[in-house]
Amino acid sequence: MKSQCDSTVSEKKRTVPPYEQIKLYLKERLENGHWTPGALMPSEADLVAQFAVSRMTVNRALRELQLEGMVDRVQGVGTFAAQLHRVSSSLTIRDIHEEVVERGHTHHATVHLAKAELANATAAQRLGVAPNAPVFHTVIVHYENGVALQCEDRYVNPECAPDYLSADFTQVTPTHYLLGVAPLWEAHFAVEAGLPTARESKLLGLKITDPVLIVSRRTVNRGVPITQARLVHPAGRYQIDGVFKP
Amino acid sequence: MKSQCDSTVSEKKRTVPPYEQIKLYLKERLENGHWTPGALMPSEADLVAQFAVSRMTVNRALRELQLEGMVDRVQGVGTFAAQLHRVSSSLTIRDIHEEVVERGHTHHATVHLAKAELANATAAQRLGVAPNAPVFHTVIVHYENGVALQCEDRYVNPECAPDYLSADFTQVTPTHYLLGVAPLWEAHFAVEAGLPTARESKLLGLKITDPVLIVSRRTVNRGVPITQARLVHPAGRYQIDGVFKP
DNA sequence: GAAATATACTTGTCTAGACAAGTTTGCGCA
DNA sequence: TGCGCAAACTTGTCTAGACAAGTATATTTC
Repeated sequence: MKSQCDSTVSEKKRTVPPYEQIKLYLKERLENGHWTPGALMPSEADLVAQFAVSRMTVNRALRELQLEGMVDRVQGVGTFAAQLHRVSSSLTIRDIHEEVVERGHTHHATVHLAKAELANATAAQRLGVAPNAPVFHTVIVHYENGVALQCEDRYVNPECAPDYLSADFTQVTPTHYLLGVAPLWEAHFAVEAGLPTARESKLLGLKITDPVLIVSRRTVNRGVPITQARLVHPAGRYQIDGVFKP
Repeated sequence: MKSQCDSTVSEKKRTVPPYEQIKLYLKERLENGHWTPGALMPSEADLVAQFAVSRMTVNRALRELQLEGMVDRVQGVGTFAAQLHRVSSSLTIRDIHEEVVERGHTHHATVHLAKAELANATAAQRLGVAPNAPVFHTVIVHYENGVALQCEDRYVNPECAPDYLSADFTQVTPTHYLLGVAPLWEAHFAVEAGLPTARESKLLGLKITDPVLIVSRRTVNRGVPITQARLVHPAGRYQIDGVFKP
């Protein structure tokens, strides 16, 4: 029943809610090095007393800091400054069409293969189907302002997207199409450098000795593999970047 | 004081707390496609009635789903199934020593350069110091089981780590050392494919035409640039991989 | 008809308390 | 001395209610 704005308390700072203020305070001191990694931090009760708020408010601040990986909490023991070794960063893998358009450039795609074929051993394993079961296979090259940017070699599980081959991939990217079929999925990916295959080098207009950036991505929905893609990008024309804030 | 076997209440489901049950219920239906991206989902009041819990419990479930990017919430309007276009994945960039040791392999490093020098234009800009200001420069090669895995070319801001050059980099990696000096930082990174420089190819035992995976990382603490590193890995010997769950 | 207003609905946040459950500590008793 | 247990502390979770603030819609007024 205590109103927090019954006075001039709310100044001009616009109303940063208390839980946010507590988070900012703790982050500030963590960045200061005031609590070195592993150090015991104030308990919820301490912060309740210090900030004169209810425990739920303090709890929310600490819980969110935990989700953000800034602190470790152990029931019955306390809250500790996180060990910031495992520096995990957030990297965005997006639909190439959106990515290009967002840069203010034009995107177009050419389809070089789109057919059903019988899965070979590796494709079958990665898609979780029987060897020699039918799978969809597409090879598409994406261009940014007319320059080849990505060669997308993709296998799709027909059970997840039976009408996959009827889509017009010059108009909608496979990624976008598959998002419509199975909106939420889990993806495993790997990023590496390498050399293009003969076909890839031809499609991308490269020499066979030109280095490329290869992203391999496998997506799964509810345990069922949907698609497996090899995305090949000419070095120098493409890079993945991101920011990580602890 | 209360024994946990005082009744049959605790069944076998172990005690999944209500907020978690609500999250699981909503995730399940989102993955089903029951709410397609952009669709209006039940309001907090609806879920309160449906699950017979207090609003705070429902609120926590929805708030966490929002943090996880599964739903979008708009004050005064409602909760919506998220547009899963911006597929953001979690990629781990770790200390190379820990990474190698975790694989059960041995790590060692050789130092090929460790000195203070005057910043050239690009280094000065990236470290936020004046051109020709002194900066620390190290070149270190990291080996996994005796095989060259990474060439680390790093510039360090002396103001953040004045004793940097006195560290023994055959015993502690620069990343680990800098984590001790400034425990929390923000990192910008870029991943690309390319070719090694002449020196890099020599240090890694590569031909100058062999492709490499290059990670460029710049770290900042409280707005102050700490270090800028170029990490060069032979293609085939190194890849970055990760998992993303929406 | 158009503009202003009231109303109903949504999410955002906070409170003061409660009980559960995990860990550590110290005390009493054998 | 050593064992067991209770107390004191921690975090984990929930409740029932409250008010604030944003949005949409219906209603009134001009």
